[in-house]
Amino acid sequence: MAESTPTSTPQRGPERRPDLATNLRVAVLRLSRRLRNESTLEVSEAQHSVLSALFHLGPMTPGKLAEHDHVQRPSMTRTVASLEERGLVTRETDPVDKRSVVVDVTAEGRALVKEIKRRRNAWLDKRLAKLTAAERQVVAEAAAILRRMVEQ
Amino acid sequence: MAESTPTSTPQRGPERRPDLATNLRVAVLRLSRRLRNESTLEVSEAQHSVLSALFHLGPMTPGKLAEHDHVQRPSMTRTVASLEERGLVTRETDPVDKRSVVVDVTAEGRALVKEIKRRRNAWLDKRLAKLTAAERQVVAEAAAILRRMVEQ
DNA sequence: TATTGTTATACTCTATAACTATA
DNA sequence: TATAGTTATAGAGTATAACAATA
Repeated sequence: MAESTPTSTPQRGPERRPDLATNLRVAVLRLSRRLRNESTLEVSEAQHSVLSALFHLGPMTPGKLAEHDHVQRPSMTRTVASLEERGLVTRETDPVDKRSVVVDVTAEGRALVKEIKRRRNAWLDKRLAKLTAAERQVVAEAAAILRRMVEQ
Repeated sequence: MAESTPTSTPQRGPERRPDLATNLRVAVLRLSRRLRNESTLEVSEAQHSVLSALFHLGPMTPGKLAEHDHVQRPSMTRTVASLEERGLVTRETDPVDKRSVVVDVTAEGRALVKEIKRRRNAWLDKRLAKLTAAERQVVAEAAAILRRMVEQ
């Protein structure tokens, strides 16, 4: 059964028709690029990622944020500092362990996360609206499958 | 018929179940991030984009490359310079219009593009292989739909 | 004049290494 | 000693403004 839908890059021929992996790779990379470039506001992607993590997961230390975003701690120090300067997050020393700092998103930060989400969804909605209902159904099912796949 | 598959961000309720745009947005942004981070070799995404454009579309001026990648020309000057230093592209003055420069990808550059594509597809294939055949079929159809959608 | 590309300059994100404060 | 975070420093990508060469 598994081989009825080949997933691998062709190895036997020199240049075959694009396979599933290639189609998915191109679709995802292009769509993500447009999403990032055309519907972000005044924050960089690095800043947005931090705001979004704090928004969805709650207050966190810079170390945890660095781990979450797969960046080094000094990089996160700078990103958090820039967000604090702009009033989008707060930094407070942990009273129990005074080495630690707890970062939290401010009301303004929350509003910005929501606004960016709204813009990105609006950008997508405009394009999804041009598909047929059947196509949207396929995309909806695939989105659920891919979310599950990427989170494993 | 169109309203049987709602695409819009919910406006009437305070927090509804994730809609299609949200699901797709999260799936695409996370998948693209893992694809970029976990299966790239020794070139940045900016450099890879240039190599890939030259590989697939043929020799091009820095101006055309900048336009293709939606960056400013001075940025492309730097990226092309770094690629030339590493022997991945060549730069030659156009004999007809001596203001222009023609950039082309070298054999080494081509090999690198193929290797990165191979790695990214392999990374995806490993995950796609864990899906059922029916799920892969849905993802394949969605990839085709999304490629068409994003290119409009 | 207009166009192509580069240089000058600055800002952000990234990294590694070394440092401070606390545990 | 070990850990959390920062500072020091450097490299890459991005931008705008100004410049050179060519059309």
